[in-house]
This record gives sequence, C-alpha cells and structure tokens, in this order.
Amino acid sequence: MIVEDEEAIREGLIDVLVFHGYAADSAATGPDGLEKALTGKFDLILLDIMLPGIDGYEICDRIRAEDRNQPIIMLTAKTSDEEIVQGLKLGADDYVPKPFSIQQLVLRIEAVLRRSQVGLVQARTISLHNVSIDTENLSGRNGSEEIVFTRREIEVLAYLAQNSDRPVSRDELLTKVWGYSRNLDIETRTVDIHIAKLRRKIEADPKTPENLITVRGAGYRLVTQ
Amino acid sequence: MIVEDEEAIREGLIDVLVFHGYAADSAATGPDGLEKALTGKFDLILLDIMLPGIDGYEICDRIRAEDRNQPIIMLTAKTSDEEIVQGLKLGADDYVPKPFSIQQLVLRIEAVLRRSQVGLVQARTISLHNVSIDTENLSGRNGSEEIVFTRREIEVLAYLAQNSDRPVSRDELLTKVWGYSRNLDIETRTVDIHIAKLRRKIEADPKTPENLITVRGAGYRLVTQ
DNA sequence: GCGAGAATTTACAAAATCGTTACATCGGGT
DNA sequence: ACCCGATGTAACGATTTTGTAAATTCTCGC
Repeated sequence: MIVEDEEAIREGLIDVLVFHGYAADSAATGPDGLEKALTGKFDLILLDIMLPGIDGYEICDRIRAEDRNQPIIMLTAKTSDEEIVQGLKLGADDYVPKPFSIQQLVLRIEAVLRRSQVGLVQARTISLHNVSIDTENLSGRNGSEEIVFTRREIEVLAYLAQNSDRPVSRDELLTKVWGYSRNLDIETRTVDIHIAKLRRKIEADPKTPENLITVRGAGYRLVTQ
Repeated sequence: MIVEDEEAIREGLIDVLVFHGYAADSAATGPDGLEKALTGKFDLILLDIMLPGIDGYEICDRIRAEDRNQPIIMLTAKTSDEEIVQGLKLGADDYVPKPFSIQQLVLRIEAVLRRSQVGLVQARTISLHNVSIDTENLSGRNGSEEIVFTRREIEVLAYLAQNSDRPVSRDELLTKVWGYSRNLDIETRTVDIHIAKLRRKIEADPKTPENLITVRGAGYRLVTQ
C-alpha cells in the first residue's frame, strides 16, 4: 500500500509494483493512509514522509503501536542522517531517499518482504515433545494437565517455532518479538527470563530441556516434532 | 441484492452472481432498494451511490440503523478518497470503485461474506455446562431455575458461542456485537460488565467460571458442550 | 413526559504480567 | 585448576489487565 500525495509518483509506483506482480492499493493523504493502514492488511507499506494532514513519522508510529510486525519502507526527499535515524527509530524497516531508481526500490522491497517472512502462515498449534500448544487460546496441554501461557510467551514460542531449524539470538527476539528497534547494545535479560518461564511450563525437567535448547553463544532453538 | 439504476450493469451483475452460484435479487431505484433491504433478508447488498430518489449513502445509513450486521458493498464512479472514507464511515464493509473488473468484485464479495460469517447458521439453543439457553426467548434454564437474559446478553452469548473454539477479544465484541466502528483505543468497560452479569447468571460460582473463561490478554472464550 | 429496566460510565480493588536487579551457576579456554 | 563471560533464576515493584459495586445515563412502552 502506497501513501504518497503527489499523484504522478503515486500512479507511477502503482504501475511499477503491478508490473512486478504485486497488488497495489494507495492513499493520497496522511489521515486516509493511516485509516487504510490500520483497517487493512498489507504485506508492505510504502510511506512518504511529507504528507498533508499527518506526516509519515506519526503514521509509522501509530501503525507500529498497532502492529509491530507490519513491514514499512519510508520514502523521502530529506537526506540528512538525522531524519533517517528518526525514521528508523520509529520502526521503519528501510528508508529510501528520493529520488530513487525504480530498480533500487524494488530490490529494497524484495529484501524487506524476505526479511519479514511475508507469506509465511503461522500454524495455530505447535507440537513439542510431550506438549502441544494452541497459540490462539494461549494455552497448551501436557497429557491431562492444562498449561496457560501469557501473550508474550506465546509470541516467543511462535517465533521460535517458525524458525525451528536454527537457533534464534536474543537480539533477534528483541527485535522481532519485543519490537525493540535496531539492536544497539541493549542489556536486558528479559529474553532469558521468558525462556526460563517457558521451560518451567513446557519441560518435564527444566534443568535438562528437551524442547527449548540453549545454543551457547548463538541463542535458543525450539525442537518441534 | 443489487441496487443499481443502470439496467445494463444491473443485469450484468445478476448474471455474474448467478454464474458464481449466488441467488440475486435487485432494485433499480433508491426507494425501492431501501424498501427491499429493510423488509428482506440478504446475505449481502451491493449498493450503487448515484441512484434516483435516495442516494446510496443514505440507504447505507438507514440499513445500518436497522441491522448493523448487514454486509454492504458500495459501488461507485466517484474516485476521490474523500468519498471512499465517507462510505466506510457510514459502515459499508467494502467499497469498489467503478469501473471494476468482475474478478475483483467477486473476490471482494467473497472476502466480505467470509468476514461477516454469512452462511453460519446460528443455533437457537446454546448448551453449556449446567445451563441451556434459548436465544429466541432470551431465556435459559439451570435445572429447575428459569434465567432471563437481556437482548444484549444474548447477543454476546450467541457471538461467543459461534466462536467457541477461540477467545474473542473485547475489540471484536465491540465491533461485531455493539457495532462500534473501528475503535482503536477502547475506553469503555461495558464488555467486561456484561461478562460479569452473564457470569452471575450462568455460572454456578461466578468466581471460578466454567463456561465463560477469561483468556488474559486475548479476550473471553465460551465453553460449549 | 414518566418510570422501570437496561446499558454504560466511574471508581476502585484485585490479580497477573513484565522488566530489572542481584546473585548463582555453567562451560570453554588457558 | 582457574578465570571470565554467558546463562539460569528468585524476588521485587511498576504497570497493565481484569473484576465489580455503585452511580449515571439511556431507552422504550405507556
């Protein structure tokens, strides 16, 4: 979905995207773009910064508040690093300065879509050794025993399950699940704490985990069945 | 049901819908369309905006006043975003600009029908642990004791019963039962209050609910038998 | 208009969650 | 064996979510 006030650019972008096989919707004003973004479901939002009504920064911020996984690329004529940093802080996935080459833009779009795993359907249930988990109900079952998870715990499990072929680093979890923007050196132990809580719930013996494995130096890996 | 004054388009739409397996009725003027919409029962109404007599906006508004769950798709030649926003505000479920491709329209129709759960027959009675409820009489029975519900309470129960495999969020209840339009930040506790009242009526011990379960962070789930 | 019941808001209490701090433990390299 | 960074986790308080009584507003038949 394209949010861009200049009609020529907007129409041009639509043509390019359609040509590349994407379905494109668009909005010409800030408020309209925000409305569409919040009510619709889009794989990616291309967001101009200079917009009538509400500027791109605020739109980005408001979208992020609702859905931190919504992929967003910001477009702008501003070239100062200041502005770019501002954009990335607010959670844009990429930042393309105008004027951009079409080829450049398409490449970045593809990169963002790849990173954000668009198209990956997330399974509702996760099957582990001894335990099965229903991500919608935030609950699980270990034989006859009912396990209740919190939303955060389920989000962590779901992300690990989606990437169960490899260990996932704390940084990656912080970015993708917690929505912390760009890594930097954050010293929080909250990931570890959540892992510990999860182990207490899903492991027969939390001291010797069978499902949620520590890969020292790399992160955690979930063993799915 | 199609409300459209241009005969060629009207007949064309009927053909298309019939071809796709739907039964189609139609009206050629505003007043006629409104009359049919209010007296009949339709899975979906396709509503042109430019109509003789009463325009599409007003028809939409009047239908919504009677039945907030009636699915409506607006059709229009107007392309300004202003108009689209106006349409969505009045409660249309989708908005298709003319000229539209038939394929596009059919896709949107299917999406709206899916979202609005058309075709789901709502059971007249809901069976819970210890209680059975008659949605037409707004009444229930717990052994020998007769329970009387209000209209709102029954609507909430019915919606939860239809989605008893998952927790339903307050937001969803507000949208689907109360008819609040896209309300992003909730500042009403009315859902909670109704849940509390329901629990007092259907739970043996409201402090430890067996039927109407809180899924913290996700909403409420009704356990049907 | 009137009034009773229904719906909603307000206000506060209770409970659960979440991140931090602090300290314990582990494990690989030397 | 010893060191040191990485990992595990208990406990605490801040914050958010949920429960609910009471007050207020709304609705609708008369």
